[in-house]
Amino acid sequence: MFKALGDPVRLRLFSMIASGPSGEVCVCDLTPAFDLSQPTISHHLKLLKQAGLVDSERRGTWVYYRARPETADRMAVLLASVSGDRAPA
Amino acid sequence: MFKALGDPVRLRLFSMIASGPSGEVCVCDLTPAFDLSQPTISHHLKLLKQAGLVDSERRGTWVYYRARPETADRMAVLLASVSGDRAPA
DNA sequence: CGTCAATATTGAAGTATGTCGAACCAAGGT
DNA sequence: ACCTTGGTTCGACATACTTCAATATTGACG
Repeated sequence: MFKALGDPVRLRLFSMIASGPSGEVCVCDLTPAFDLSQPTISHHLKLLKQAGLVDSERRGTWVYYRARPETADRMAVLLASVSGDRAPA
Repeated sequence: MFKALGDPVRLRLFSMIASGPSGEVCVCDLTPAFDLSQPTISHHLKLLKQAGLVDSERRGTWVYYRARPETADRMAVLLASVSGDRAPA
């Protein structure tokens, strides 16, 4: 999970997806936001998906990506245990 | 920050440091916990430090590493904004 | 001051990762 | 049926990363 967000492109992708107004974003909206080729974006999205951070759904010609809150939540809890208490158990 | 924790060795190092009983851990306790050479551990610790995740202090011959809660906290908040609300501001 | 123990730095090797172009599927429209 | 548009998969290459052995540094102790 951390590795998936370790790449700047993927972090930005995830951020864009997570903050999408309707909770999901079309690939066609993501691709032009980067100075990268479409295959590269697709590759990064695949890695985000494999990491369990996003889900994808095809609707007609377009593919929409949606963030999976549970996964981000697991990371947040993990980090909170560092900043919050000291050595849980 | 995410990149720094993206490597399994560094994630484990950070975990060990953050959960240290006295809040800090000696390098001499970290090195033997891995099947890696001492320079490699030293290198990973350096990266964690550059990422702002840990701080180091030399006391006599030994060097102690301590976790910086604020940094982990910043990540936790960031992730919580994904799992909790939708698009803060 | 010389030596030893604990870390850090340097340089080099192997491996993984990011990127692209080309080729390949899937849906829609004409 | 065909062509066009949106996305993914496949190789290939350049770069970055992890790792180690060797060497340098720092501090303690005789």
